[in-house]
Amino acid sequence: MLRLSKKTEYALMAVKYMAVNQNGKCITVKEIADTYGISFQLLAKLMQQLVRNGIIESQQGTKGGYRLNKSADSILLLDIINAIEENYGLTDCMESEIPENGCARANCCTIRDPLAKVQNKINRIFSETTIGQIL
Amino acid sequence: MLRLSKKTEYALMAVKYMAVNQNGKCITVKEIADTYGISFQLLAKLMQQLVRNGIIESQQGTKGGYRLNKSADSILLLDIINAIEENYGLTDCMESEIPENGCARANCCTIRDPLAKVQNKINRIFSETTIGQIL
DNA sequence: TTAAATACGACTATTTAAGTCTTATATTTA
DNA sequence: TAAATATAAGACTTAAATAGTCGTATTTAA
Repeated sequence: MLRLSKKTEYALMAVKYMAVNQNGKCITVKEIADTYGISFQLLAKLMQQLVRNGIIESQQGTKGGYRLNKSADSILLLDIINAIEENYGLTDCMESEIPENGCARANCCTIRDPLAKVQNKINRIFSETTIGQIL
Repeated sequence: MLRLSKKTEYALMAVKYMAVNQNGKCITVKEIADTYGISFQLLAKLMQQLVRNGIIESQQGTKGGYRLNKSADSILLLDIINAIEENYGLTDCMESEIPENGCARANCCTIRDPLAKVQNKINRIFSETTIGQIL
């Protein structure tokens, strides 16, 4: 159904929140989760994924929290999608570099190449949109 | 995960198959299902959805089957998505015209409007691609 | 009138997404 | 240094959406 997952929605809201509200200081998961009514545990794990992908950085312990690791203008929508969406792509075969990758219809498929072109256009859209633009 | 459903993949393959192989004559569900190893029952229902959406027309009875209802060049990828995908849209709130439509975070959501713009760009891509182009 | 096709609603199974639970680790401050 | 507050992370459960099946009715050519 071409949906962004809730996880990606939450991650976007969190990153945007940090861009607006951090002023040198750390922002806690609790603050963001409470603001938007998002599950704390779930958001906590999303934040960790964003750290692993270099989008934000963490400070553990009391007075800890998270900070953006780069300017809002240099964080692409595609960065967040890639960090959070587990199987991003219009089709199963589009995630992996190897076209046939486990597809039973690889030999008779007539739509992969055209859809790959569409996928590229969509990726371009997600690369053109930055967090800075959506503040 | 931003996937096209299998149903949409099958519908695309079916419409493309018809564009290539129909020459005045009807094409049966069985022929397409066998060619690509798609469930007959499932594809049959997809074909019916395509009929309801005016993309193809049906001929019942022996010697029956389906035909494209318009030229391949005038069938948009978006037409097929709209006919088959049940909840098309980047977010739940993007399907309906009424922004808040049941969203508990409608009052505090900071990402709807930016994502709506992205959605429009994606729709444009799906409108630019026709079945004629992917033959 | 039979065979071969579409029409369609109800149902089931499978997979994915979403959320929860639990425990461990790091860091500040009293 | 102990307590409080934060992140880190894996295992698990629940809920929802997707994919596929079943059964029956209807249409039409030969």
